[in-house]
Amino acid sequence: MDRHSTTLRLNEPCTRFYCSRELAISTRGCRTLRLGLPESLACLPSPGPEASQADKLRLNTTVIPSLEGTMSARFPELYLEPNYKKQTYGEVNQLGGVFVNGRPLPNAIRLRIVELAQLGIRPCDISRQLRVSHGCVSKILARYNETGSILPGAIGGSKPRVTTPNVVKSIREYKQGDPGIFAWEIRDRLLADGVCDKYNVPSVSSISRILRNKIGNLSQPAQYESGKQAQPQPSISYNHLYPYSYPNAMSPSGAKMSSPPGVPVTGGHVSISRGWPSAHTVSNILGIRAFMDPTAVTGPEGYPPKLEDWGSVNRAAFPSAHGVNGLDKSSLDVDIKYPQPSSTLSSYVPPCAYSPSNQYGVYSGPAGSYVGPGHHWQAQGTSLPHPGSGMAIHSGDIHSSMPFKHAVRDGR
DNA sequence: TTCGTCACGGTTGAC
DNA sequence: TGGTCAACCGTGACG
Repeated sequence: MDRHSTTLRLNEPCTRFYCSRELAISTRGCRTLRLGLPESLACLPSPGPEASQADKLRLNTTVIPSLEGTMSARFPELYLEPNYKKQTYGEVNQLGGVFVNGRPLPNAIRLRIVELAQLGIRPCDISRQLRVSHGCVSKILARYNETGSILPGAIGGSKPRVTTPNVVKSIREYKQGDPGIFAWEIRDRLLADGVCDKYNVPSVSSISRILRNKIGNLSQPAQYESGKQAQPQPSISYNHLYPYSYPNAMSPSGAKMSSPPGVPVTGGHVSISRGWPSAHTVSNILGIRAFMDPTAVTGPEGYPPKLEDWGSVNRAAFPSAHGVNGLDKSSLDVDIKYPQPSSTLSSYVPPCAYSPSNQYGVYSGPAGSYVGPGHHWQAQGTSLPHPGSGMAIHSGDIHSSMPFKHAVRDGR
């Protein structure tokens, strides 16, 4: 991002639909950016040379009481959308908020929703204040209450296959042993013999298809075994707690489950495959990784890691042993560097549970220029207690390295 | 008025 | 490389 483009962004009408009505209105033609922010926030540490451009912004120091002292007030960068005008695919909902159809709300908003809910603010009020539909607020809060994660689920991808070579082999054996066996009988036997569990047992139709396509003529050589079975694969016994979840860090394919340098993958750990299970599984909730590993926080290129590289962000991920009040020492160190106003609410937002592409949402400006990496707000951490868990979400990294999506697309 | 639910149109990523 | 599929998303409407 060059300096010129940065200047353009800052001089353009901006929107921050989730800050205040005043701000949203100001984005529609008025070039004066008016932020409902505490006065002190006008003096946030400069992220770098380009940040001096921010001085061109005239800050209205009117404080929105409900935002004062909160993440969104403390870290207005997360809520700024300086490039909104350039977004051609953002839409405006009935409340005046901007959203991208099909894409998750940014972590900052999700976190804000949870924060406000924990302050006792009703969902309907949260909906109005943040300009997010009440259905969405309801959904995010329900998910948080259920899983403790504020993160969206993993988008895209496919289910792991249930018709593993081992299953096919067993079906073949059943069929050979009893040519008249029904598909449902095979299904029962797969369960009875422990080849599959109730979560990954193929459907009767799948078994029929296997019989028809892969086994078919039993008189023929075992073409499947001679081919794909050349390298015997263990039966994937998916986690009984969750369909399609994996018992360990390995994905069915064994690929893309890499652990970041210095982060050993241990059995039963949280390194999950992308969407299966989604970001809010039990194993995910119990996940611990990445927080201690900078490379997991920002990808090798400075971008947030993929979802599969994040065991989700959640309360359990940061045992108190790592720091004070669940705050990792490394975060504390950064806090010392960048002292922040105290707040009773603090939150951990995972660097990002989105895939990188998810990060390139309309909601955030390119952090590389707008907010330099490693700045005060990135290391912020407070705890967001989850009902019934006593654990906390840490929001040390609402990773703002979220370049604009269109920029990425343009690069394609 | 509030809130849970669901259809809808959309995006994403594995296959 | 492009298509398909099935996951997820937030919105908006309904009750």
